[in-house]
Amino acid sequence: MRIGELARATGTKAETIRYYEREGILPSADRTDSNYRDYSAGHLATLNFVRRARELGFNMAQVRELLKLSDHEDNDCADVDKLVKDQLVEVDRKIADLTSLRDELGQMLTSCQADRIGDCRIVESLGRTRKTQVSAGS
Amino acid sequence: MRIGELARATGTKAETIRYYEREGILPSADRTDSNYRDYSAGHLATLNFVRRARELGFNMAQVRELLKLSDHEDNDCADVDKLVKDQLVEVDRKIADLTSLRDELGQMLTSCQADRIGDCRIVESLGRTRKTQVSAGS
DNA sequence: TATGCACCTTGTAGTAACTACAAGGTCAAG
DNA sequence: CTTGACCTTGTAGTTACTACAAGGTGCATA
Repeated sequence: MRIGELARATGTKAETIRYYEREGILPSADRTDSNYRDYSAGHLATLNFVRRARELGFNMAQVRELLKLSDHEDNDCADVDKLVKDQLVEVDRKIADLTSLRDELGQMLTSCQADRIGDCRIVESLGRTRKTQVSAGS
Repeated sequence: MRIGELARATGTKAETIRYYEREGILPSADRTDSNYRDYSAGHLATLNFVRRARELGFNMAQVRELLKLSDHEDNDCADVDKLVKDQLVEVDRKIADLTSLRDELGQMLTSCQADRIGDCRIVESLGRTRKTQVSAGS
């Protein structure tokens, strides 16, 4: 299959597929007589794997790891397990961060009922002490 | 105050401060005779405002907006309110995404008790159908 | 006075993971 | 034989910084 078809089949832009090839994430495809890339079912599977891992928040280095690990059936499953666990910890940390962030934003909203910026608690809580503010010169 | 002092006072790298100036986020500072930047209390306040907004997840365009709005005391507070609300919606969306992501990762972990990658449910659930896999060429 | 060191200047390039675009080649249909 | 979809390579842009190089400044100390 050509790159466009693979792109449609996986919901990936052709440019991204070429990028993956350049980066060594995806093995390079065969070429047709007219130099078009010619992909196999194996490429399709690998690309789906990559996209899924990326959706799950794994970065490119981690995806490389996962690919390498999954390439040899005799590898120790614990290595994959660890990557997933690390990822889980990371995701939990992000959720915690965002949750406290949401709380702060919520606080801001409920605390301000002013009309004018001059009285706005939101601007105030962002820490701008306007008394000492200098006007932005060009 | 010189850039290093401002940097220490705000927990911002000097390079980042210069970057903010280049980007027009921070008004350009006066210069000493020896061409060093010389910051005022107003700069300190603005930089704190910017850093705080960034911590709260506002991107640079939004920070620009907030700065512009907060610059005129007579502006309508509702504009700031809307930015904060939008941000809140965005944060909630991210939390939801990450939560379902965490669930999936958790599922993976509990579902796989294998030793070998060949039997690994994690690799499987990442969608790689190894039967059709092609080996990665050079 | 010399020298060492922290600090400052500008300019350029690197980061992550793509995305966009330009200039041109290929192929099937009408 | 032309139109249009598709493909090729190569380069540059995105976000919000961060790092580094090469050189100037300011102050304390030997």
